[in-house]
Amino acid sequence: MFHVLLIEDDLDLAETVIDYLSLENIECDHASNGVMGLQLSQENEYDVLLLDLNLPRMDGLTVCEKLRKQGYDIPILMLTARDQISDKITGFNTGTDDYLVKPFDLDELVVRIRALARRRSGQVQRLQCDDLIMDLQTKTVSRQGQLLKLSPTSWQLLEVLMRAYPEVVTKQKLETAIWGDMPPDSDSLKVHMFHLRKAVDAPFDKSLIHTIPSHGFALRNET
Amino acid sequence: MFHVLLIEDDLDLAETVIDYLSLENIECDHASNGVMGLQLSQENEYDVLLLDLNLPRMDGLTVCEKLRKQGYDIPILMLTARDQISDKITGFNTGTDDYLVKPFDLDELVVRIRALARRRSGQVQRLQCDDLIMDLQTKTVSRQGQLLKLSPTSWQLLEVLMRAYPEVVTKQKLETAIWGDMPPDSDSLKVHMFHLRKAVDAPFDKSLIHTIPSHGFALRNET
DNA sequence: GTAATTTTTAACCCCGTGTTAACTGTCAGC
DNA sequence: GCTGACAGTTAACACGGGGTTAAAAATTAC
Repeated sequence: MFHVLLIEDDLDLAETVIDYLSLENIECDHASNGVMGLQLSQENEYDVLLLDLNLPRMDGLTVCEKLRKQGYDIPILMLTARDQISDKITGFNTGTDDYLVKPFDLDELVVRIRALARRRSGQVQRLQCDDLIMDLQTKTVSRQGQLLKLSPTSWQLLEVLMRAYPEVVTKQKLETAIWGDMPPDSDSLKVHMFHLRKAVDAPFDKSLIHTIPSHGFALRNET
Repeated sequence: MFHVLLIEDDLDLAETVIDYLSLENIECDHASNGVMGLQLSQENEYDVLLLDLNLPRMDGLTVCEKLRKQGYDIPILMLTARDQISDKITGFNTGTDDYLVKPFDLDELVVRIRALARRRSGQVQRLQCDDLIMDLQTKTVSRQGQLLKLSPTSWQLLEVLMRAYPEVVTKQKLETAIWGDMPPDSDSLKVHMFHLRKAVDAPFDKSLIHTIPSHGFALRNET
């Protein structure tokens, strides 16, 4: 019924949790480090994220922060050790929705998962770059408060660009983002970029979409 | 900044909480019994309700239940004594959103209040979008006070849309909501959407149901 | 069992969108 | 200045998603 992701490096604990949750009819994927966890949570649609604080390769708070910055609003349940109470507060500011102190009661875990799964995270799912705002929940894009009309592909392109902001996105990445592993014969990407620019940049003074020759494209607010 | 209501008969505890919350810039009204608490919470717009379980005149669970039945979806934080763990589960089923075991840490209380205030409760009995109102108790939908006649499937569709409001719902989600994992051969979803529109939008000036191309459908009151 | 309602299927149309390809412009290097 | 690579621009066309309609099938009500 529910589908959650547990990011936890203590394998014993992880197995216990997974077994118990399966009894409660909750499917539970597992990642044992922060980087893997981040990747999995981006690729799949989970109802809730169970996130350990101390993790190899990338700690829990960073995972949380990255996800929020990229516009994901999965409810996140933090698992903290008892001596990290001060971290709790930080967690809530970073975008965590709830927490449990280890060692926790498994029944309690289930109750909290159910409660979180019922509602969206309180974190607004919005990507922003200067005066350009993309609301992923209502699927609306606006610049200077004014709604923009985007075709589906233009939307996809912009979403990738905004998630990556302020980094450069290669043309390859954009192509695979739209067409997967079957890109069209001719490079229609540039046509789409043109349409996107006409919608996003043309009506305004400043251009946000910049081409980085022989690398790709990037959103920038300066220059 | 925040405005909460504490319903608690232990006056010492109440005062401690109120004082502490004021330091955290949280305004806290107080009622010392269930009946008063219910009345206050109906009259004012609180961000969160802090609700003791054992109360004179009307116990906490009943207060919670009554509120939900009347369509109030204030987030409710239950305060339970340690020996009432079993009540926790009941609480979540009755419409509670979170709980704390007495004696609780005041910092923890603040954190949870902030977390709850960010989101609506998942327990609404009445869904509303502009002048469109769905009463889950009496199973009736009305717009501009006038009853609408919906077929079972149309009802299901509308319910999903209203629960998600103002977010976009993908066609996939709508399909699984109706047919589970066995969607019909042809896409009869659009026919149902057509019927739903005829019932909900056609008789009125403004359209509430909008299609977001290649994403899905959404309820909107603007434009 | 029949009538009424609801759901499914199928066929149709239309407009928005994506694709393609040809053209223009710009810059680098010879 | 010529040429070739690359990015931007434009228009023609085909496709398909979504809206609409009607009729068959299934379900429910009487």
